[in-house]
Amino acid sequence: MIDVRVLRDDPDVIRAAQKRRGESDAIVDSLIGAEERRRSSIGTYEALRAEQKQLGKLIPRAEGEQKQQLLAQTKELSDRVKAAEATQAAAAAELDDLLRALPNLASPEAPAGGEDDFVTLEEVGTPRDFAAEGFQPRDHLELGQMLGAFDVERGAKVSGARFYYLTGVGAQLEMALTNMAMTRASEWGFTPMIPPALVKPRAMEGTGFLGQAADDVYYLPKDDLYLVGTSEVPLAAYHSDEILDAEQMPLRYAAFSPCFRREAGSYGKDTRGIFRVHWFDKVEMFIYTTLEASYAQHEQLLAWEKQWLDALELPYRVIDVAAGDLGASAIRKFDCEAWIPAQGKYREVSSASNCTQFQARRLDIRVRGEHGTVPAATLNGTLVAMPRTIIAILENHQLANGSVRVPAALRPYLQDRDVIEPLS
RNA sequence: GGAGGUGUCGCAUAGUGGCCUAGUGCGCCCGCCUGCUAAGCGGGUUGAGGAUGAAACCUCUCGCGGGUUCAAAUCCCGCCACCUCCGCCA
Repeated sequence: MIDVRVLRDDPDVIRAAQKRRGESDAIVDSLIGAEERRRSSIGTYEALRAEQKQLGKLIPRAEGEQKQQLLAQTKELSDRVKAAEATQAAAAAELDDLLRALPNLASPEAPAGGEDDFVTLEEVGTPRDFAAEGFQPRDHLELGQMLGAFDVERGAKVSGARFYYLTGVGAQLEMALTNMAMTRASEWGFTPMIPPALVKPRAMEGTGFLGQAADDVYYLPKDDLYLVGTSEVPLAAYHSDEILDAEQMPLRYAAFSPCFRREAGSYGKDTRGIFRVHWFDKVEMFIYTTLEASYAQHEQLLAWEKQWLDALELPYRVIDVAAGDLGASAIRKFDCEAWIPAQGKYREVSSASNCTQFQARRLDIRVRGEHGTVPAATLNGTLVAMPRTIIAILENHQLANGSVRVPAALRPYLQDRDVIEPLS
């Protein structure tokens, strides 16, 4: 949710941001109209209500005929107050609905356009030349089967397409990555968290996932609860309805949680292996700070993500995601894409978003500082999403015989093994 | 799942239809007093919105949402959270 004052003071900023996203700016005029109706209806209601309160004070002191007259007068006024209040509430709700439908204002620095209009900021590391090494790289599914790292057939048997079991060394890899990520994160000043993966509508709506992304979200109607697609949701809602102390900023949390995604509309896309799945585990970083500090925190978040991929010795590139592909909450987003040898391309493994005050306004999270109490800024970034990271490790560090070299930084978390071997 | 209880300002409490414009104590902030500290004295101390050049000012906020009434912290209904007990359960 954006600041209503921008509507009055500088609506062209909103129009420009909508255009960068490739979306219609017609909503801006609706917003302006709704905002005016809200203000005028508040004025009407409050004037009537003040009159009602004044008269009400006279009643207990009045006697006889005068009292009867006052009662008749206030009774009539009471109906008008009720009507004015209803009008005012409806106008406020209309404005709120429109405001919540509007995505965050895409940063002028975010490239304009859609999914393909990203800008590559840098490429780190060099993809291996398997031809020069004299063998054809296997893809992650083949490697996973040789190593006994996961089982997609039985995943489909038990839960359906896009489900899997992590098995043997695959399960161990997830635990190792989790422990390594949590260790790193706490060294960086993040509080480790294990949050609930089922949340109320407020949390899901407040983080901006019930807009265009709603089709991708699992919902349990019997309990009116949502399965989170990322622990960004319970972490953002963690401090909802709270006023935080500016001195304590930034607050940093790193959460391990399962993530559930319906993947609606992705039929036939990435169907092989465990690249695109309905459930996976992830360690997510989340930061509460002030708007002013958020830009630097965003860079810092990206720096940590890069440090993580460096530690895993994976080649990757960083892209500046285009405005149309930001999602509702972010003004700017950097994705890290690891090189996937069998696909011959870079694929997203992590993402860092600055949501500025968008989520905090919806969830009513404020920061009290020297210059008053203002909405907090929130940022989120992936530290490690399990299946894709496991894919990247297996494919990039594979050896000719199907073994996989364990990157040095991960070895302490994997029984000091330097290589994982095929089953037989 | 069943039965009962509780929910008021940062904390603790008072308040059972109209002088509640929510009192008091503690904590916190400012000032006075004071070798220093404490005590004492005086003042301030929820949040949101509207109005204004800025104020004064006005409205809302007693877990949340409805209702009754001229008038609701107070009465009624629904929901939520917490506590106690029973059942079930990892």
